[in-house]
Amino acid sequence: MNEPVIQLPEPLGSGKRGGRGALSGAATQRVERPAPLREAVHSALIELIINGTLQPGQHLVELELAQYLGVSRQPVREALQRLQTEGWVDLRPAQGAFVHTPTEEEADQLLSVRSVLETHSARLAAGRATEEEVARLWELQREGEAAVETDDAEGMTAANAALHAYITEISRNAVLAEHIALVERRVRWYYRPIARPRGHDAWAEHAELIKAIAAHDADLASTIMNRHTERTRQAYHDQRVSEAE
Amino acid sequence: MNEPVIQLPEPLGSGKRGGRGALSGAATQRVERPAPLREAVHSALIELIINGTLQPGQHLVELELAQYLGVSRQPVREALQRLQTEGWVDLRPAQGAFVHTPTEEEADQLLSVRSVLETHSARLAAGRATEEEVARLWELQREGEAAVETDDAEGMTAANAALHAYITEISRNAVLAEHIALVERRVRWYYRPIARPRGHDAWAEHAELIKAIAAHDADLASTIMNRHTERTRQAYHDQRVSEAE
DNA sequence: CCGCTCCATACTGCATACAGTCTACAACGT
DNA sequence: ACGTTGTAGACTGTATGCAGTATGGAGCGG
Repeated sequence: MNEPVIQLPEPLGSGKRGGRGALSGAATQRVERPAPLREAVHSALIELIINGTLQPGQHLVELELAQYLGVSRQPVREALQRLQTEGWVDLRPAQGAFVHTPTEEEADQLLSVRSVLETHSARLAAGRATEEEVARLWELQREGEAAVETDDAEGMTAANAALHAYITEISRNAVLAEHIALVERRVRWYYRPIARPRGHDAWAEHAELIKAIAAHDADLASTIMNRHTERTRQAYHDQRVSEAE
Repeated sequence: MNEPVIQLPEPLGSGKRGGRGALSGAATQRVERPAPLREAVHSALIELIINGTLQPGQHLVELELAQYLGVSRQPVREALQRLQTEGWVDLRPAQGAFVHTPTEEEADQLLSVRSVLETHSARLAAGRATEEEVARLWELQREGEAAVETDDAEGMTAANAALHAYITEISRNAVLAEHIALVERRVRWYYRPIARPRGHDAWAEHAELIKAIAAHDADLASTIMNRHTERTRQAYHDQRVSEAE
């Protein structure tokens, strides 16, 4: 037992910390500080969880992770703290960290919350979008449609994420953006096993949405986004039901 | 310098960890594990931030906090990690933790997000409330009105929080509840300096809201909650403007 | 008088060490 | 055979140690 299930391309923490060269340039203002190891560990663990290397329910032994990532237990522990508050792992006192096991109920709740947040985001975006931003939205829309044409699932997912993220950016509400980002990543994880991007109809809805935003029609944009996200939610629901049979 | 600004009634971590009594009762199922120190540190720090002992922008020196709380730096660091992701402090690489300084913009964004989340919560609650729960809502309503009668600001705030929290509970969406809780605490902190509970009219709105929930009218409950929270937001806004003069 | 360089101090970030608890398994008794 | 108890190993939680960087001020030069 205790065979390391984790596979990692290269050990972390080999990046020669500190001493970033003797170039004491005149850059006294923007001092680019090196990100702490715990950040890298945090990202690496999320990646390992999302791509399924670390399975839900799995016990994460600190020493094991530490050796694998090439660091000590300390940065790992700090990363785990953060992962817990972000909902990726559960920390049980005196037992350690376990990859969070999402229930169907919780997954659906996440979609519900995401729907509400994104709907609000669309409303704000409609009120605040500049012409340049609308132009950029159409650009992303074209990218998405191109992906649909070529039946490029990867591309569809990417373009979809980019579009939604940009709408969030346009809404200029950092707090809202944080909450959306948090929910978004967990959604991607939970539904990864059954994720199949909606194709043509989804992008038709996107086009409607962009029109509403361009017209600064907040109510309409809000309505469309709500319908859009609820449809996605329904699609996931149907899919899960059908696969359960 | 380095005079400790923090005052704490009793040192933490004096609770004789481990060995929770020799009562090895038949409770083999629900093993009540002792919460790690970092939990206590986390709570203590939030309390210190909310009550103003730790001021926005203040540099939190780990060793200082540790000595005050009667623990080592380790649990403090782990608590700080969590506090950062929850938005209470900012961690600057190689510089440490600083109490987050909320901008007016951010504060208003928080109210905006809270409004959206609570509105959704009211909608769900209207669809799911049982008769017992409605009865409990009226009970809380009476408590609030009593506080208004006696002009008990403390009581008003408490009753208000209890009412909103219970509506969240009724909505039976744990993910939503988490996000609301997170936003809620930060709102209380940001607006603490100018917090003055709205009196009679707020509780009139609450009564309307409860009626809508009792009637299972989701749209109406949603509308009322939205108006309610937006009014609170407007009240804060006006107050801040008038105090800026 | 102002700016620069250099240095001492303080603090962070990471690593390691240690104490206590949990788990699993084996030996034992019934 | 089955349940109980004792015990060893593993892992967490906390403390301490150490290297490297940021900060503030003294001393020096302009």
